Amino acid sequence: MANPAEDVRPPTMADVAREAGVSHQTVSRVLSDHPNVRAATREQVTLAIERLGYRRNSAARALVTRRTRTLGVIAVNTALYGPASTLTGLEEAAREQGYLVSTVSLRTGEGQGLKDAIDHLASWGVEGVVAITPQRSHVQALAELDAPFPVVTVEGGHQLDLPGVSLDQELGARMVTEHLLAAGHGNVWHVAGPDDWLESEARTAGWRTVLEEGGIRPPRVLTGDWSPLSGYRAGQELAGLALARRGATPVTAVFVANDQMALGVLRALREGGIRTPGQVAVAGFDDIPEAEFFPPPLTTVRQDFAAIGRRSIGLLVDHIEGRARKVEHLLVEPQLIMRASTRPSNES
Amino acid sequence: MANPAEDVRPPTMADVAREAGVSHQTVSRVLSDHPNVRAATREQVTLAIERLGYRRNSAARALVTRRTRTLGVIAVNTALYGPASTLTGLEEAAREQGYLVSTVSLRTGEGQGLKDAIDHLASWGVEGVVAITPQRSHVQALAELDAPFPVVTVEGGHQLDLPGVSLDQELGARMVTEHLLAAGHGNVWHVAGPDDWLESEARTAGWRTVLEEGGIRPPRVLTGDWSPLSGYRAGQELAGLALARRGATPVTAVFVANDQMALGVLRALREGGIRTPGQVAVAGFDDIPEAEFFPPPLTTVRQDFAAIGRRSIGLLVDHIEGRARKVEHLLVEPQLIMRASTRPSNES
DNA sequence: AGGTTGATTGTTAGCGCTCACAACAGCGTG
DNA sequence: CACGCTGTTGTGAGCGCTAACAATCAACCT
Repeated sequence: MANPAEDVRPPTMADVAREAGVSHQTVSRVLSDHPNVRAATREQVTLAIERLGYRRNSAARALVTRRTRTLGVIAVNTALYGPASTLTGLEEAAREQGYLVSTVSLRTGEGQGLKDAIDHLASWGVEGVVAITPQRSHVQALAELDAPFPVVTVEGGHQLDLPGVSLDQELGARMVTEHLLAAGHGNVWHVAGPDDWLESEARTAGWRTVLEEGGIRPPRVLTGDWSPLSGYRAGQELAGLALARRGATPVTAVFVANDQMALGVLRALREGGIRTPGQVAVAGFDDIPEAEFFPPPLTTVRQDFAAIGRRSIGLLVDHIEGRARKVEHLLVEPQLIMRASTRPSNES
Repeated sequence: MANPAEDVRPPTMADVAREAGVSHQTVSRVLSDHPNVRAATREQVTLAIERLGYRRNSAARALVTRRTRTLGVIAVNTALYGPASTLTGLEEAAREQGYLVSTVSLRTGEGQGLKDAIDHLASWGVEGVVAITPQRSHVQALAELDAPFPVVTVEGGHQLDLPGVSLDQELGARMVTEHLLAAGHGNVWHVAGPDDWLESEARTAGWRTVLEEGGIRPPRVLTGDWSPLSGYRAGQELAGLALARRGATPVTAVFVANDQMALGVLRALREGGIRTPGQVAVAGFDDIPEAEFFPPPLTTVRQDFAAIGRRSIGLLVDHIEGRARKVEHLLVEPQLIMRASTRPSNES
């Protein structure tokens, strides 16, 4: 009842030790699952811990072990389906390995923000960072940063000296393009993502390669910014070309670099009175949950975001715990999801 | 060149003190912006810090101050647009206030996972938690948990003794329903979200209230699970009802509880040969980025997720830093976004 | 029996920092 | 000129924990 000081401090290891009639070191041993503790003693301590509601102080522990068991994640565009899914995968994998994850979302993508984010995380003593850095400029900034802890990139490309995990974007693009050619199209147009993005580049490269391998001259590339609106604009242009029926390359198939833009393209085509897939086949990339219900259901490339998250945490933890071999680059396989938007129909 | 021990420890405050020719305490004062430090001394110390690349050890600091300046966030369905956006808002707000945010994503929504998540965060010494708990069962579990730190709920309803921030879901539903009635529809059907979700309930309640206030008997509620597929199924049922033209309530307007399901409904109606908005008007909720490009562009309710994030962090920090008045509930205003899917047309 | 081993427990010394307080200078004031 | 005040700096203790070592005891071997 006497309550002189308002702040009742949480119990410490010493409190538990007193309660259990042992030394604080024995309590520590029980908590760390040290083998050499008598079963009866262990029992005593466990009971005392429960009675007092004791919980190990992680700050004190981190201070002496020099391990915070905290990882940082830096991501851009965290509200989008792709990054958000990767984040979830990362977090779960880290938790399984006994790490805490702290996230920093970057709004825009300039280097300064990234530097600040690393600083913010470093000042909290993270042991490593996963950076989701899909833009070339980020990766550049990251490489120049020289952080005092291991850094693993996601979708950061494989040119740099940083370990990283990526989806095999180029393979995904190849799969889509080959699928469209196999369906009988003489050529495939492409709506690409923004220039600075590595994913854009890889998808465009995959598309281009397939065409060139088939002896087909790739048509001019249209560019968007991943948003449905930008896809809509590109779609209007394509619709114009499809209707004009002149110019070198007829528009009968389009590979759009992500599903959101594909949605815009589909709308523009529809408004132009062009039937999909009847007159123009359309394919996307990402397999967002909505894609199956687009008009028409969208052929696209599925990314296993959870696997990407899991593998990057694996890589990072390997580095932190000294198991790291050299700088490694992991590729995750994409999966082609075929739906109505590229279904061959009986009309040309 | 001599490098006997491989682990070169990072510099400590004492190292900086020696380098600058002052005591460690003076270094601490400089770092904490204490006013009573001579400008020249401050300069010396700052220089020494820079020379050594010194960084304050947060574990040691946390140990003595009993403040970790870390917040936890618990969220379900983090890959969806809504939660992901809220998360981003939370994180930015927390960082501005000088806190680190650690996220835990829950896959399924049962109480045990939530308890584990709280435990996980507690063992890292978070000072407070924001729980995005849109399901009734979560909120229940949360209330029974009695965590050793303040907890703020997001979309957790206002029945409980926990402070919380929510969008005014009911108001949003009212706005949509009133909009549809004003457009001349005699009644409005409703495709609701899953039962356990507070957002579903509030949206359904808002819809029902408006109808009843207008003396209209609400038709039977269809239920989905937020997914486009479930919306598609509901849409098929609605299409059947719309075509049959018998039964008490004709189907001319539908308020769907989220945009993803609305996408499914639109597809089903289209497949049933029903024109939107010509024969049936459809409205959604959330304003996902894709909504503007649905066929047709979807009337919906926009949520200011960033504001929700910001305000919940504000509430939480107020509690942590003792500024908290009582248990408070904040409501964020929704915004009706009118698009083609509910545009009155010249046909019935 | 004497010594050695292994299991179990306790003791001590920090980890790097902040807080409380002491020390000291320089200044104005009665 | 003694006193107190303010501004500036230093000293010592201790936050709660783990790691290294010491101590104790029973069991075991030759």
